[in-house]
Amino acid sequence: MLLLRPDRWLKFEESEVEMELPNHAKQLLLQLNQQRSKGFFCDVIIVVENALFRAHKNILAASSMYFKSLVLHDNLINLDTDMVSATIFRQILDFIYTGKLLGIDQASEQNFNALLTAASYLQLHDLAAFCRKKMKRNGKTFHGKLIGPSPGKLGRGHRLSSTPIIQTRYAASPEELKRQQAGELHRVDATGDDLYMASSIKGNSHSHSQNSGTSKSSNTNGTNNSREQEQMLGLDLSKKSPSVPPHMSQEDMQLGECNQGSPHSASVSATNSASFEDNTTNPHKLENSESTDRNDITDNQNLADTGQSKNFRLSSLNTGWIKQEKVFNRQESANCREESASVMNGVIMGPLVKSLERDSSHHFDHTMHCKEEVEEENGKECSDDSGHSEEESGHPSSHAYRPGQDGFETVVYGDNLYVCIPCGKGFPSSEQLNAHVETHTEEDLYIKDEADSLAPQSLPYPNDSRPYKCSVCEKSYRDPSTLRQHEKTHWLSRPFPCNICGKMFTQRGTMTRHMRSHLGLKPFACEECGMRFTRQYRLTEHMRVHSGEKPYECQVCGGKFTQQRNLISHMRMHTSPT
DNA sequence: CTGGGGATGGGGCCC
DNA sequence: CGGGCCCCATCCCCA
Repeated sequence: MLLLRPDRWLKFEESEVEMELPNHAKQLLLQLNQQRSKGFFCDVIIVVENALFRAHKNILAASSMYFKSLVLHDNLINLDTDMVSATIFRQILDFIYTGKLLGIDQASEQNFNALLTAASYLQLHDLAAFCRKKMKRNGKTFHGKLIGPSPGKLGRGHRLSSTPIIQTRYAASPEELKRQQAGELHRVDATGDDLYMASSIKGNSHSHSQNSGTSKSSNTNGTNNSREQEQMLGLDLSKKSPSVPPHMSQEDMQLGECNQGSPHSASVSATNSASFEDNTTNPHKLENSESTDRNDITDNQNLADTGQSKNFRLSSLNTGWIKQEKVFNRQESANCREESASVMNGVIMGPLVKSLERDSSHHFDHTMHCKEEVEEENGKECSDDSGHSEEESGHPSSHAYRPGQDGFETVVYGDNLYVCIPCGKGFPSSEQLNAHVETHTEEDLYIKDEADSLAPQSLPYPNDSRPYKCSVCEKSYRDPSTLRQHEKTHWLSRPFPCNICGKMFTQRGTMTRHMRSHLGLKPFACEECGMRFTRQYRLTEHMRVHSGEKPYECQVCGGKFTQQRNLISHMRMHTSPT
């Protein structure tokens, strides 16, 4: 619905009479709030505790300088849960969009305390003032934290890049953790529940979820919806754009960071004040133009929606695992312990594959494609929930583990399907295995630390530039921590799971990077074309497209390339007979 | 249709 | 923990 129809504009111009639509601001806000509730045009996700809220950057930026600085580059914002809870933030977001405080317990001192804390933190000065006033009127005192965003929280991001750092504080409940460890996370929720976002809280449907359709990655399309998704993002996924954008100076950024107590900009003030004063209810509903919106949303889903899609589906985890198995099958160079890791992974993840196959194959062609390939390669189908992973990895016995030539012994699982790779112990449940693995890891790390502390004296080759040699393979390293990092790739399975898709990683950094791709976080922007990348290095590579620089030259034919990897791929053409 | 090159995405790994 | 680089894979374009 158009709030201002063209014919009305015409009338205004013809008559040259100044007119003001009395309900214009209210209607606009109503429309925006309705769009928010449906997820339309939402371009930012705010993570608070275990809840995700979708919103519009413009609205947030107009509401507070703090939000303005946060949404500048990032599509995913994590708020400090010390300062604001999910419940409070829901009220605050409603307030921002409606100018009304809904569902607030007027008599609750705690509620106002929390609201005031959050409002101060988020630099919603009008709301903070209102809370203070209300508390004063009730004769209450403030017991919360009356500070803005702590410099420590913002400092790093600002210092390095002028982009606010994103705080992530995911604390899964013990039950959730238990379930996560037990692998229940990976079950596909066929009910289609959406993420716990503001809109879904309000009972609106997101069933019209749109995938970007442009991404090659199934990860970014795939989204799950199980409740367990609420506890994803256990890390700070934020990244920094390489430079301050032209429209935002360092001073601007500093302002966003430092003006906690200072008067904010006119626009912010106006928005807050206007909406706050205009708090009369408007019972009538706006006409719903869903069909239009649905069309629009396809074109208007922006970066946030490509990766931070409405429904995070877990199914891509299957892709990851299957892919890993596939890689394993293909790569002869994979060493024995990597193989064992695959076996273990397969055991744990096994039931999931079936579940996914049953529940969500239509969502993920790529997933199933990979699975089919694996099954084809293995020449047999999974027969049960426990044994197929061994089959996938080529082991003949469903419960036997036969790693290979590097000293590992055969382990018979028996009823203990969940096997610790480092020590070979079997456990009847994933919880027990996980509990064991954690202890095991710590123990081993402790031993390693001790060994490291002794290492310099006991090194056989003290003058070697890479004195720290891997006990499993021939690799050596300059420092013990790198060796330890490397050795983990041998004896540990992948301890860092992606909480979105379940894929496991050897290094936390890799997992964090991976999660960025899920969420569409591309902090590195090309100033020439605006294209964004998940990694700085990619941007550097990309910039050569604009500069025309081709630093990589083929020594055979003299061909020049912008990227080293393309030179390498080119060299294969020279070396391979095909 | 095919092969080569350009460009990009993702994971592993070392520093 | 981030940066950087390597590798593999893929898509797209073009000759």
